Amino acid sequence: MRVTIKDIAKSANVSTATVSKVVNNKVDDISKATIEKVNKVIKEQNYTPNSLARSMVTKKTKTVGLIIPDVRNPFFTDLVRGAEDIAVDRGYNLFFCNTDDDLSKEIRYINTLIEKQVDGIALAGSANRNPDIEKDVNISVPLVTLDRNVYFSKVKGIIEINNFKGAYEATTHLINLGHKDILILVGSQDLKISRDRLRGYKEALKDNNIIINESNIKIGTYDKEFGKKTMDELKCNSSATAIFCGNDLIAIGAMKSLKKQGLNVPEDISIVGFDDIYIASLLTPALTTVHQPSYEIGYKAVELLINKLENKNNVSKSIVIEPQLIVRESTCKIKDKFKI
Amino acid sequence: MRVTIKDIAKSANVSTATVSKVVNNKVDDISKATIEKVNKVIKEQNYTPNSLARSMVTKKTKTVGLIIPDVRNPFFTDLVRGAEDIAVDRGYNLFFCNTDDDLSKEIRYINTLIEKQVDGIALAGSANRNPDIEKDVNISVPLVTLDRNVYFSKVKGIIEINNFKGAYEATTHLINLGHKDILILVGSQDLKISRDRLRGYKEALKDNNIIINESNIKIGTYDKEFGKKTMDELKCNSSATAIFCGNDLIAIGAMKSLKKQGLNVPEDISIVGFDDIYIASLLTPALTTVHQPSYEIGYKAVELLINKLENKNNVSKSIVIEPQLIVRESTCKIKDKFKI
DNA sequence: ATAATCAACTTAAACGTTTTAGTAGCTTAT
DNA sequence: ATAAGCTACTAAAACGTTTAAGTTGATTAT
Repeated sequence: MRVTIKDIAKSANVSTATVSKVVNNKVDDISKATIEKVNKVIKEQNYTPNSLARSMVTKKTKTVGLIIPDVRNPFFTDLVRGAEDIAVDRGYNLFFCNTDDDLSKEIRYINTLIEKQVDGIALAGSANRNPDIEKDVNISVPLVTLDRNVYFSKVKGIIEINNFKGAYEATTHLINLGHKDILILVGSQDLKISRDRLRGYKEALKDNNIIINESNIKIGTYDKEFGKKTMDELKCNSSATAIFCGNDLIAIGAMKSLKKQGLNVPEDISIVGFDDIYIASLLTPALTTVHQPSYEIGYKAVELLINKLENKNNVSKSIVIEPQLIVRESTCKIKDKFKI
Repeated sequence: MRVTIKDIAKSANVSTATVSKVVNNKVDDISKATIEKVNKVIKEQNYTPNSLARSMVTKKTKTVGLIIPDVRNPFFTDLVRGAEDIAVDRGYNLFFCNTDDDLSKEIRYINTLIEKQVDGIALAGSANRNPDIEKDVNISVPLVTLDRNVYFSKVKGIIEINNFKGAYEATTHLINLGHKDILILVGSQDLKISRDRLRGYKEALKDNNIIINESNIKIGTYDKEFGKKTMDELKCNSSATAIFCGNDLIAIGAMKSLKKQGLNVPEDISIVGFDDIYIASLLTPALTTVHQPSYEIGYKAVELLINKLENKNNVSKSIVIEPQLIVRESTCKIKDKFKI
């Protein structure tokens, strides 16, 4: 049997109320002698409070859920660290959930979190959304979304980066290097980030009077498998001289395929990624990419959530973070023979 | 106000006991009509059980804690996925904690987990252990360790890989390629994995009649910074023709430094890593390394833990997994000019 | 006709806390 | 001498479940 507050009360010859006050440092009311006596017994008997029982009465668990689609993507693990750091800082714990980009898993997790009475949820949604199903999910706690949008009705805050701008700058960078025939490999259009990145790409082309070639647009998943598979299939069937990838993992997959095909990056084909995960700078060639402050995104999202929970005034509803193009070695001027 | 079992009971004109039985499918006792009636009200009012209250009486939370030292290391994120998969499969949830290799954070997490009444803990300890402090930590739930050892007294099970063998084979591979002057960059000797890897290295040298050069042994941390810093400092001061790295991140850092120094891997210097994280095969050159089944390690550890919790008989106390050397491009025969 | 069995419930205690309102006994003010 | 005001406590309800034990009314057995 675990030792409870009653055991302590009995041993110390006080009431449970007194013990509770000592444990929670609400001791205006308690004499020094009693505090010491109680603390001594607590130590002797190795008492640890049962936070379930506490939460039952306080109606707070000091716990928030964090749901992300892919732990294996360094973008999200950095985000997790940011989220964790601010949570601990503010006296909260994180219930961490990984959905593997599966909406049904996401919904199952949300329900579990709510049953476990988390105070709030920070959610980076899985890739394939379904408004019909999502509308049915009853979210009874404050929710902030980060990175990825959802259709749940109870959203209290949104952290996102300016994906349009990131994609526009990445594409413009390629255009400035002389590229006109540019592939884009981007994720599910259920996601606003994907739509924004595609829009940025299109807008950049348009602003430079380049006609958009619909067959240059490839929609898939945000993993290296998509990048590899797409480039494997394309082979000689594309005249593209550059690729804009929806994230770095896609870029890594594409590079792997190109290498196997004997094509050199960037001499034969330029590649830009998105995210700037730490591997990006370690690759050969080092990847040109759009930097996102992933740690900060996680940090700010959970900070916003906790502020909402604690009713801090002046809490903004939405935060937009600006991305930044990092030029490395995977992009270069188009070769003469390709010039039109 | 959240809707509770009492609300449902009242609306359905039954007792809370009946509702509870319906919710938990213990319906031998309940008529079909009642079941339907109750379920209808539950749906109408969007009732979700409060698992805190449930856990109060059942004394089970169906939750286990998983503590790892470094989310950014793909080895551990894969491990997390394995742990998560089996946990969900068995009807458990994972409380995920990242210690950033900080023992005090680890201990804080353990205490929080216990306060939150997790049923058990799976722990990959942080790198720097301290028996004096650890002995004082009162762990009142079953604990299994994975990958890394700890001094806590309550350990119920251990999952580890045969680190000695992995290191022995990696070193032997280098020796077979003609290398005699081999650096080792390995983690804190507080960890059994580090001691075993160093032992494997030494034993391999000994078995091949190569004298151990103590200045070739570098002890540090399991991250790329250690690899980079060590090789930066060493520069021309080492005659080594090969490096055995305690893990892949160290190897990545070392490769980065060598590249900056203008040294080619493997022509000028061969490198072997440990873990076989997914980046290993993406690097140029692709990294020769010792494969660990990280997903499986996480999976087996949590499986063992849950089996302990549920008192399955025939539960083994300890599982040892065999590693496997994967030869890629970062190692090659020693150049003639180096031959002694 | 009565006892025994059974189906379908209900009652109420228990889990381990927190917290509001109350109280006992002292000290001080008038 | 009494009221008022402190100080340092305690009593007990409440949080939302589960579950062992009990109850009721109908059916069956003797």
